[in-house]
Amino acid sequence: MTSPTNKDFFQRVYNWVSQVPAGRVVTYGQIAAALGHPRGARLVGWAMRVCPDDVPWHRVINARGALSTRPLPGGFHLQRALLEDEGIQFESDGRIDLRIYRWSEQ
DNA sequence: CGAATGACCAAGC
DNA sequence: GGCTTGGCCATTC
Repeated sequence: MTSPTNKDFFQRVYNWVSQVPAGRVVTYGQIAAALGHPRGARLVGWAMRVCPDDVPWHRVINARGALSTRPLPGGFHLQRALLEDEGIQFESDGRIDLRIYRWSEQ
């Protein structure tokens, strides 16, 4: 497409998130920066909001290591369950230690 | 086209 | 240490 501002960015986000291995998490800003949008963390939020079922959206968290699943009712609990099932341990604050679980591309 | 919105982030109070 | 403000960029009305 001659228009780069198409859903191609969304598709790229899904592809990028899909390559995240289990037991690892990534932040919105990290994804945006990896795709060429260092300030487009919100765009990733949009992409996640319309994310297809084949995308491990539960591995996407905010820069504070906490879950941001706001629109999904009970999604918070679901995401935490999925992450714990992958071997990720939550802190007392309900947050994740990004120092350990934050995954970087290659 | 302009204004409002959003699963964000960083800085300020 | 928790709440508020501004900025960022694409989508939607």
